[in-house]
Amino acid sequence: MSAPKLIKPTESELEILQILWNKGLATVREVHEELAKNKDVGYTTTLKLMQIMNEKGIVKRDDSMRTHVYQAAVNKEKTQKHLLNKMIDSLFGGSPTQLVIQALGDESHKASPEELEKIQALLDSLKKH
Amino acid sequence: MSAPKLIKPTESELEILQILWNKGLATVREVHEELAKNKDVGYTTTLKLMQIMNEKGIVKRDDSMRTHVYQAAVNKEKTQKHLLNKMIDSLFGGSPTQLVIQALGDESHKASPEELEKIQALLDSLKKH
DNA sequence: AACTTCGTACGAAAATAATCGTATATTCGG
DNA sequence: CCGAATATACGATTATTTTCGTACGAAGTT
Repeated sequence: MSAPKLIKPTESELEILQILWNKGLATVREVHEELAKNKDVGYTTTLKLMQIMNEKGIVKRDDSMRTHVYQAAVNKEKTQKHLLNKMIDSLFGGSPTQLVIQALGDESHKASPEELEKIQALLDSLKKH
Repeated sequence: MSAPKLIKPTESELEILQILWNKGLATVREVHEELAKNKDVGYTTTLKLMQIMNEKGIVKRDDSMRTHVYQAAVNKEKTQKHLLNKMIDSLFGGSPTQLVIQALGDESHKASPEELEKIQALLDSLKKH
């Protein structure tokens, strides 16, 4: 079993996953230092979390060296989609439309014209069916 | 203190909030029976959760009757937007576009033609600026 | 070699969330 | 009036998540 069927990373695990998605490969120390920029947490806490994630299959590690090297074992897009679906169900009554409207209408995260075009293209292709 | 500054409902609290947003006013029993449709949970569990939510200011209640009547104390759209923003920042690198694309492309939550039109309309108005 | 630094392992405490049993009061049907 | 049903309160248990202390070995420094 490499990638778990049901991906349900906790809040902290998600923070670590993001760093790993970003870096590709990383040691505990690298991840920890990235985390420590935003919050006050001990090194062994990060270590433990990553060990747990490894047990769960959320990350993989190469422990052939003394300093282990980690990488995400779950696909970024799949995880995003999974969590998005949960949110659609739990917060938007199962309707992605409401979510999309809220997301597009948000003032603090304005979409650029290029991005709007991307969405338009997707919308067009959806309309064809 | 009516509505809390930082809204961070737990998973279960969110389920209850959804029901309250839907019904407007509801008793514990009504909420519980709605919840029980989807999961196996005891009545006093629901009661306790709602009491806690009341303490936190997430819901308000009228306890002038023997059977208390609850309602959401946090605004639905504000809460949606708040949690959505968190997700955009934490999972989509601050870009709502990726989120929208994922949401629209999702097979398990297909948008109807009417919904697509709604989104199109919003998109048109965004493009004008 | 002695000492400090850096690494993992691991157990266990602390914090948070969810669950429910029991007590007790009120209401309702008969 | 009496028993069953229904209501809240609340403590306690369980589950989950997060945190970190301690042990201990390996590697680097002087």
